[in-house]
Amino acid sequence: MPELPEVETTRRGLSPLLEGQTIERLEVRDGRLRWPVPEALPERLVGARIATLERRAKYLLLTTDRGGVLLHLGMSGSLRHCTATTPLRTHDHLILHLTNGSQVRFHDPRRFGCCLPLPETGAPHPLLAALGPEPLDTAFDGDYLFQRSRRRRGPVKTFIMDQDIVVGVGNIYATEALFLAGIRPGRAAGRVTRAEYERLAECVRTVLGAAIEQGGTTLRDFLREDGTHGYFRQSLRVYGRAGEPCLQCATPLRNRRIGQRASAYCPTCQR
DNA sequence: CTTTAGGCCTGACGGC
DNA sequence: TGCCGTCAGGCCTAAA
Repeated sequence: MPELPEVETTRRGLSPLLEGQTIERLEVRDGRLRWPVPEALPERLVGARIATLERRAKYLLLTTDRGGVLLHLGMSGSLRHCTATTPLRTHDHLILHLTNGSQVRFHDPRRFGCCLPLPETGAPHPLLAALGPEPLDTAFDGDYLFQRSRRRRGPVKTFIMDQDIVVGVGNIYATEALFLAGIRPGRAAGRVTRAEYERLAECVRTVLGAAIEQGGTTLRDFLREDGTHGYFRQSLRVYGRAGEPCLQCATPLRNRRIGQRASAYCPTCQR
């Protein structure tokens, strides 16, 4: 699932291949994504020179001299750099043709992703307006989490997956970070202590950083820009391992549904 | 304000 | 073999 490490992996792979290149055309093969791809988007991008490929939260921002584009990979999306001879796959919905002959394909079986123009005014896109801090920035720490969590009665796992609190942490990395920090996912966010939040913030940074270094996690759909998969899956300690022994204490890992999402944890190591 | 549930969408999987 | 229900989940929206 594309969470922050997968999006960042994609950005790092694609940015040197895109920056400075010129767009020949954007081919919309199926524009029915999370929101429909606006009809006017392709014509606006013809001949545009790509300036940067940036990331904010789980969004990618492509900037050009003819306006920007906001991309989200949803939960099954990926971007792949290839040539015209690379065989088309089912669910290759968008193709960005570059004048150098290469192309970038937006592949998304579940179509939860999006491709939208950025406001021409330069104002931040409404989807980005309320987002919390980047977890790898200095504004994110235990003190921040502690302050924001007071009087919140919902589960701490839901709390750190809230994009208004901190961005980029989805089900996989929330599950892993809580295990590393020794905190049960179902604890009320407002009852988690300052010291525990210090640990949790550090564990979120550690797990995201390690996942980025390994090119993200490939469960089913996610592929890097060159078509290879990420390697962090083999580093997962609890996610997807319910019923199997804890790697620290051998207690069978449990599974609970929290906020409509599967949540594996160790009843011994996590309190 | 916070919290919860529903919906979008396809593919994989288990049961019969 | 095929059909069907369930699950996966990011994140918006509406409602409690």
